[in-house]
Amino acid sequence: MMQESGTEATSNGLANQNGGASVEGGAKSATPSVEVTAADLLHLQQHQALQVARQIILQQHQQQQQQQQQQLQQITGRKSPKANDKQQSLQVPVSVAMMTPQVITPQQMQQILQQQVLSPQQLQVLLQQQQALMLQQQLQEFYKKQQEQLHLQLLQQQQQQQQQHAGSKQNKEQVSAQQLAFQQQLLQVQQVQQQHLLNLQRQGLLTIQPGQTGLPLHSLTQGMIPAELQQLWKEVTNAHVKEEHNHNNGHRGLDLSSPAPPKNTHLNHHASSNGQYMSHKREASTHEDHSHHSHPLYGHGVCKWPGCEAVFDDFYSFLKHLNNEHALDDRSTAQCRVQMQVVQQLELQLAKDKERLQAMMTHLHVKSTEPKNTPQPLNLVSNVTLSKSAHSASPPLSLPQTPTTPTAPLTPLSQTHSVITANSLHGVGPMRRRYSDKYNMPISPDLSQNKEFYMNAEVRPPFTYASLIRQAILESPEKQLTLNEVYNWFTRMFAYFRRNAATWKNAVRHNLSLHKCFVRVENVKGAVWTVDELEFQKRRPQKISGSPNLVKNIQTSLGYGPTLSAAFQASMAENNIPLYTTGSIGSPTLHSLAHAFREEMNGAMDHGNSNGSDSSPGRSPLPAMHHIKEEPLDPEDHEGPLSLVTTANHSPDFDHHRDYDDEQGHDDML
DNA sequence: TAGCTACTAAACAGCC
DNA sequence: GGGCTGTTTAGTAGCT
Repeated sequence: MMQESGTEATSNGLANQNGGASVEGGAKSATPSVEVTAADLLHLQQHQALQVARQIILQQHQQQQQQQQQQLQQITGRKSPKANDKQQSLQVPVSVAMMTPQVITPQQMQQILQQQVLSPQQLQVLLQQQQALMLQQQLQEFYKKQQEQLHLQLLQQQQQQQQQHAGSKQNKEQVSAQQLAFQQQLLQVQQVQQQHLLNLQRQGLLTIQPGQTGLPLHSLTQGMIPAELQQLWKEVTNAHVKEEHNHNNGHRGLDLSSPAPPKNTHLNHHASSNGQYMSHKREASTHEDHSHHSHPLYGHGVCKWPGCEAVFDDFYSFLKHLNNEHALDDRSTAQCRVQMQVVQQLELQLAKDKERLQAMMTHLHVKSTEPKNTPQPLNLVSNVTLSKSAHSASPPLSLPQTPTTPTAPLTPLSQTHSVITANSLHGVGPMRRRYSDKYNMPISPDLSQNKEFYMNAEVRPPFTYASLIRQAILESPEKQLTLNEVYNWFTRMFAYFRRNAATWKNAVRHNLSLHKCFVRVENVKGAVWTVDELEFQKRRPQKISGSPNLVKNIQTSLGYGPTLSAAFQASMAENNIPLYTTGSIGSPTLHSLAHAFREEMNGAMDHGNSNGSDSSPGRSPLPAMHHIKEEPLDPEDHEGPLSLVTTANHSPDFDHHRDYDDEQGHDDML
């Protein structure tokens, strides 16, 4: 290695010496002013092109607006100032934020291309932006047209209604039927719009701040008259009521026609903002809810209404706020609809990602067991190591070689603990950080859940040698193993360790010797190795740097973008549930991590207790009579079995325990 | 960038 | 002497 680095250094040195230094150095010293000027020119050209494009687009946009207004005026034939205002509000873009960058016409794009003022990367970005903007504009125009048509029809209906004021009952029914049809159309338009917006948002093409969640919809619903809104809401609630009737006959739907519900029905009222909650919780006593101060929209003194986050000292203030600020109006309705769409989209996304994960797992496993001349284990040592050791490595022992069907190794997917995931298959090459150590996770759940997988797939387990050795020893009935038994456990449990024996065996020996947590004990069997749990816990001072980071890391490793992550975090936080059930996605979630921490704590304490209680010589590592390692004993290191427990609870060195508390606290906060 | 940790490789010694 | 076991050192790399 020294030689390699040495040659690299030499070659670099030669490269530097290859005459280029003087020439290039001279050129560099001469070029800066020229480059700056060229860059300035480039920048100017880009700026000018964009300015031109923006001006043209602004003009076009203004013309379009004027034309639309004229058309509307012609159609309606009348135009009161109020209607004008309303029309303006209708023409508010779906999202103002969406409109700030303007769409560039093909001609302008061609001009930009001809001028070659943009790099290919810039052009690509520009094209993507333009594509998104065009899509948004098309959507916007479509929605506008739909709204205009609907409103025109409504206006005509109103006129007809006025004319047939004393009309027959049959006419009324027709009109109401037509209104219903229009409102259904409105609903459809809304849903399509929300879906597109959500899609755009998820694709990163559109950013909607949490506080703006309802804005695009709000601009749409501004065009709706209160009667429409009420009717709209009735449709939604009726759907729920119908469902309720299936389960609970005689349950009346909410009468939302009364604009100001009495105060003592505020629960029903806020429940009306959440149909599901209304359905399931309405039977519950309102007093119970009050006494427990639990509400899905209230947590840690904060209103959980999307985009609200108002802080309250007490639950009653929150309820008051909920009734006042989140009453049944267009905004709340729109936000509720957005939330419904978000849930739907997330469910859709979850299903898709499940499918993707399944495909990934299938692909990886099939690949790992495909007959190859030079089988390469997954997620393992670097290619250098492989090629280096390939010739010396003994051929893989005959695996249990169950026929590798895509479904067989993937059974952990349906299980509930930490299972083989894309996360645990992360990366190719030497793994420096393994989450068993980093997050102090117990490896036993993972091993038990993924035993089949590790045994059959040449996938390196995401644990340190120390963790694996400890696991091997702890799995043994007497909590002690000879070196050879440790070897056997490795090869038995992991297909990966059926290769490159020299390498990993050396590593095992190295770890056994290096870590104080492994204690060599000589008994009748010869030398056996045991685990000193206290040392094992103490040897890892790494801390979890905080739950948000943890969440971020986990989610990032899952490949979710910030948008979805935020949505998931919000959803997770609000519902106090795991991000996913590990069975579905399989990543160690906060919940499973917290669970793991608890297990680890319990395990450590159990081991400590067992060590303390089981003082038979030759079984307990602590009172071992033949410690080969002569360590300078710190007074705090060996305080006896009792201190093992107390240390686990109170030692300042036991930082991860504190992190666990933090984690738990955060978990509670979720 | 420094410090820590994990991994890999290798040398060496003692024992069977 | 060869293989196994155990110890130690060194270099590299990832993470905080």
